[in-house]
Amino acid sequence: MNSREDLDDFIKNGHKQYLSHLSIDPVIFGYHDQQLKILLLRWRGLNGWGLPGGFIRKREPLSQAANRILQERTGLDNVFLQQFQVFGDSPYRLQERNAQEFANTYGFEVDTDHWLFERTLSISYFALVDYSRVSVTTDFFTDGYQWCDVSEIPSLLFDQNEVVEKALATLRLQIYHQPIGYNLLPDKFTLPEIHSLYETILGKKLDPWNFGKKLVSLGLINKLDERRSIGAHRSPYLYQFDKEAYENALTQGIVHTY
Amino acid sequence: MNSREDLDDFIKNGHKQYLSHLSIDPVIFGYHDQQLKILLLRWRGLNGWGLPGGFIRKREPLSQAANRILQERTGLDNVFLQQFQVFGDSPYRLQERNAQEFANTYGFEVDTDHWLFERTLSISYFALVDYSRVSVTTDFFTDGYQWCDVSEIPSLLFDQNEVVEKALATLRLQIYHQPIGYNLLPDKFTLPEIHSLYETILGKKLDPWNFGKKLVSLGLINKLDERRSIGAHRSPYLYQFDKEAYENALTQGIVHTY
DNA sequence: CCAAAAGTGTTTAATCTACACCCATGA
DNA sequence: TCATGGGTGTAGATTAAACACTTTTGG
Repeated sequence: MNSREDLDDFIKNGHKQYLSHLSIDPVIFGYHDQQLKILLLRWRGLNGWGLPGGFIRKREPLSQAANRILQERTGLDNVFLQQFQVFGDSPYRLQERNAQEFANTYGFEVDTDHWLFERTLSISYFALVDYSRVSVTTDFFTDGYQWCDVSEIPSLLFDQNEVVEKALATLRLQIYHQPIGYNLLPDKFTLPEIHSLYETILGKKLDPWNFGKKLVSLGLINKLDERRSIGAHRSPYLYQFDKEAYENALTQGIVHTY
Repeated sequence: MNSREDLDDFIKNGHKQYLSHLSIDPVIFGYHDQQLKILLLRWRGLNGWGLPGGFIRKREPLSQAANRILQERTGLDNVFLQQFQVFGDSPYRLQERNAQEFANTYGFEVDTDHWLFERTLSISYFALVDYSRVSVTTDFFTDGYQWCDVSEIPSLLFDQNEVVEKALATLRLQIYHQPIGYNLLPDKFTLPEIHSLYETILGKKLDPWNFGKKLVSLGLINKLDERRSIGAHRSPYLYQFDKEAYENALTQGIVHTY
């Protein structure tokens, strides 16, 4: 959606194509190089940082919409993406004054009751991706992005600070009874790698040895007979997720600590 | 909403008062006499059992809407009510043919593109109530209700079997890291009472002694110096939830098993 | 005194935790 | 051969699980 015609069409006819009152705003967690970050976009009209987002097509299944929006923004497909909450306690997300600001910014005259400015509930998802593989696409409404460390989130638009906080809390709680990491690590990885991932997500130290023992004893990962050469040190063994056990744990949930 | 005028107004003007495309459908778990049941309503027009439901007013905060709907249906206020998922993968919940059925049943002529028959995403909540305290209110669309044992759920309207299953799964998973029961038990309760509640929800046996030890050692409940007289047997001690620890655990989550 | 229900203790096994120690590698 | 990072073992503490035993109560 980058040409003027596309935008024009979106503004005028979007309400025919999309479900009103609803948006999908994924919190995209990116992990790379032992850092956990989230993707923020700079919104032109609103002059601030916010989450990427999109709308649901009238006949599009919800989960498909979420995946499409993620794909449009990051180019990634087939990643861990989970709905976690609908935010709708602030009666309006966009106030009336935004219509004027919007008009000034984009050069569009729109009514204050235009569909874009109606009350919008945000169906929030969180995704886990390797951010080195992401190519971010901005559109007409956004003019920049950043991968922001989770410990340094700035003040965001609307109620999105709450959304991000809740996403992080959900992720950290969930990691205790669902295996997480399939999409963040290469197919074959070493114990130190997955160990560091979990430490980063949880924001605390975990005993490396005990951590590995646990994952193996739960059957979630399997030790391979290969090693990775990592320079001037002992070569660590490679591990792989046990696809079956992993899927099973995702749907059933596991109860344990790390 | 029981008079003809109310209904008339609802059909004709509901789209002005409520957000379109959205409904709130709480799965209401009722516990009483060591049984776990859910509240089902018989829908007149659709000729089947389904969950109670309602719509969100245009300027009403989401959580307030959920509480209002629960209150309207059960008369209860201030109960455990938690959002758990939006269901929106079936592109339509009400098919076109329902418009005709609807007209036949209620004697209303409505267009197939009437707001009531548009695609609706269901924001699902689950509630925990003591069903002996509930007085169910039916409305024009429903002509009966039942408290149905969770192990005997019949085939429900739309995708609601999936909703109920997911609610139950969420409840059972959640009970492992959030205390549940504040609203299901009297203010002061005995260990056997709360023990039986947890056994019923989880659908499995728990060692009574170890269970009590755990709850006390977590600080969630406190032993009182009173006992309850229960006839020809030893009088059990009364316990009380530790309000502070309980609230804390609700927001923070606990990691443990039973 | 008995049956039924509640409360308590203790043993055993499992698991967690925290280290200490050994191994492999390339500089 | 040394520094560094990776892998392994184990003792001690903690927690879970199972079950037997004691207490209370009204009949």
